[in-house]
Amino acid sequence: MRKIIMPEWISVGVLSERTGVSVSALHFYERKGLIKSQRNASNHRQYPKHVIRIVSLIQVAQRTGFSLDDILLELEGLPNRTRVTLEDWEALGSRWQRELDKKIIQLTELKEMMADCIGCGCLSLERCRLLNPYDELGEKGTGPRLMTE
Amino acid sequence: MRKIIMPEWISVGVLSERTGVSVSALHFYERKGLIKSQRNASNHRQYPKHVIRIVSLIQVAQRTGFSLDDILLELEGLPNRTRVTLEDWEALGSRWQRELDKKIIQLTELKEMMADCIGCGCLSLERCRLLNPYDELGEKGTGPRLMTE
DNA sequence: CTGCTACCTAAACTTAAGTTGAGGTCAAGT
DNA sequence: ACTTGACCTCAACTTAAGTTTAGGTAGCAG
Repeated sequence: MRKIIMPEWISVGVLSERTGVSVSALHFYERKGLIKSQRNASNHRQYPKHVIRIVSLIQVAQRTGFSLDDILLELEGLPNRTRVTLEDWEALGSRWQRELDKKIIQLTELKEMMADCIGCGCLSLERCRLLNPYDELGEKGTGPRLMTE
Repeated sequence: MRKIIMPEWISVGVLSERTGVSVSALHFYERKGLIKSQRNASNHRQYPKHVIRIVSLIQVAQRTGFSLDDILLELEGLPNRTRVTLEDWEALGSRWQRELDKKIIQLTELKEMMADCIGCGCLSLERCRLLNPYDELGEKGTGPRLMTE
């Protein structure tokens, strides 16, 4: 099988168009070390085309809730930064899915707790398990009271 | 039925203990207009006890994903700011649950898209519906290619 | 009187993820 | 020759939700 020589270079403007990420954000990613470029004779950034992929991974990871610092660590963990393989993608994908699962579970629990609390009718917001997780039940014994003014 | 005279005043330290919210954050909430206090002879803040409830509502709303500005609007929308009634609580609760539902749906969709994309095996990150939502398929016709170097 | 604790104010600092602005280069089009 | 458009750098600004710091007061305990 013949090797396909990849690096076809694109400008920052094209990278921006292709990914929907602003030029200033791309500069920012580069300062952070998330992506890398070469310069042409006019000192313009030239990105190998696969950087589109990396920027896209960054977008998805952000939507999943990772910070750019987290993402930098993930990317640094890739065996070969310059080539994102199917295996890399699968590994990242399942890690991110686990994160998503966690978030979904958290939100679902929060919603259930909210339903309980709304449903209980006691208006005991001070004792509801949804609220005051830190409140050591400061005033044991007085209990919730109905507020009539 | 006799009226129970509520306003039993608590200090900012007690409010902090009872809610788990730092004193500096409570000052900050007050500057934002989320909570209000009176001062005693020593210029110390005195909060009516029901402010515990309001701070607790703020916590839940934040966990639900609302910003303090959003929350301020919600609280300003309450018919009587100084008394959070069962009706208020139910109304806020169901509004917040709808927000939670939206978030849960979004995350679930993201997860499904991720599964599709991982599963498809084509490594066509540039065309995957998960990625490049803005990419107008810049280079129609060339299609995904396997990267062998 | 001294010290301690809880409180007060105002202003500056923090982090994240960029955006905005000023001033400058370079190549192409008219 | 001039202008336009895409790019460059560096520094300052933005927002959110607070935290930190510095300096000051008030009341109580010993």
